[in-house]
Amino acid sequence: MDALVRAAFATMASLSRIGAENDLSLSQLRVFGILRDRRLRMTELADYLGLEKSTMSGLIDRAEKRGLVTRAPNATDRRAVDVFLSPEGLAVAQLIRARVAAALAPMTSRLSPAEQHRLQALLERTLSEPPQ
Amino acid sequence: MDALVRAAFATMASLSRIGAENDLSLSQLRVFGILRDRRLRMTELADYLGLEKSTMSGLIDRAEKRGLVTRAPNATDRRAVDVFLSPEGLAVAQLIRARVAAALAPMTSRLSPAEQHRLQALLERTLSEPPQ
DNA sequence: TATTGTTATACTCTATAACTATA
DNA sequence: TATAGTTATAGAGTATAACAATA
Repeated sequence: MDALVRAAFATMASLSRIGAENDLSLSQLRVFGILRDRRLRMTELADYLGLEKSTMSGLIDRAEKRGLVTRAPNATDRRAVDVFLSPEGLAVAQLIRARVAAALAPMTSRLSPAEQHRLQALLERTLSEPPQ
Repeated sequence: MDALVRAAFATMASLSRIGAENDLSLSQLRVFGILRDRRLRMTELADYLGLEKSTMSGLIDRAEKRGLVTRAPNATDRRAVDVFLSPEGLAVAQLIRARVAAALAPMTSRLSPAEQHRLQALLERTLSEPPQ
C-alpha cells in the first residue's frame, strides 16, 4: 500500500529530524525508546533492534561516552552486561517523546478525534503480527 | 500517535530488509522509487531525498558502478548532470516494487477491502501537507 | 562446547569545506 | 557572483570474523 509507505517515510523524516536536533541517530532514538522503562542486556537490546551485537557495542559506547546510558555487570550471569538510561538519558528520552508527539500532531490533527481513533484502530490491527 | 510510529518502523523494517536482499540501502531504494518514471538532475534528486549534493554524488557513484543508473550531461545547462535508471536499474526497481507490495500484504490483508480503503483515505489526509 | 560481549576491519552513509566549471 | 557537481576528509552506523571470559 502506497499511502502506508509514504506515511512511514514522512514519520521517519520527523523522527530523524528530531534525533538530529539532539545528535541522536534513528537507532539511538529507538534505544532510548526501548530503555525508557527497562534495563536490558546487550544481546536483548540488539535483538529488539535487529542489529548485530558488535553494532550494539558501538552504539552504546558512543551513548555512554556522552553520559546518556550506563553499563553495569549483570547480577547473575557474569558474561552479560546490563544497559540502562542515566538520569540525563532519561531526561533526553522524555524530551524526545514530547518533541515527537508535537511533530506528528500536525499530521494527526488533520483528522477529527473520531477519525484519529479509527486510524489508530486500523493501524493497530495491521500491526497485530509483524510483516514477513 | 504511537501506532503511527510503530507502523512506520514496521514498514521501514520491511523496506530495509528488501533493500538489503538486493544490496540497496534505504536511500538507494528511494532513489529507485523516484527515478522509476523520471530523469532528474543531481541537485533535484538531493532535494527530493533531503540530502547534501556530495552525499548524492556518493550514492550515485556506487549505483553507477553497479550499472544500475546512468549519468548524462544536461542538454541545456552544461553545469548540470542528469541521472536516470539503466535498463538493469529499471528491472531492479520493478522487482523491488513487487517485493514491497508482497511484504506489506500480510499487514494490509488483515483488513477487509473496505477497511483498507478507509485506512488509505485516512493516511492520505494526514499526508496532505508534510509535518513540520 | 556454547554464549556474551568487545575489538579489529572494512564498507556505506552522511555532512562540511574546498574546488572546478559554467551560468 | 552564484550555482552545479565532484572530491577530500571525518565521523557514525553497519556487518563479519576473531577473540577472551564465563556458562
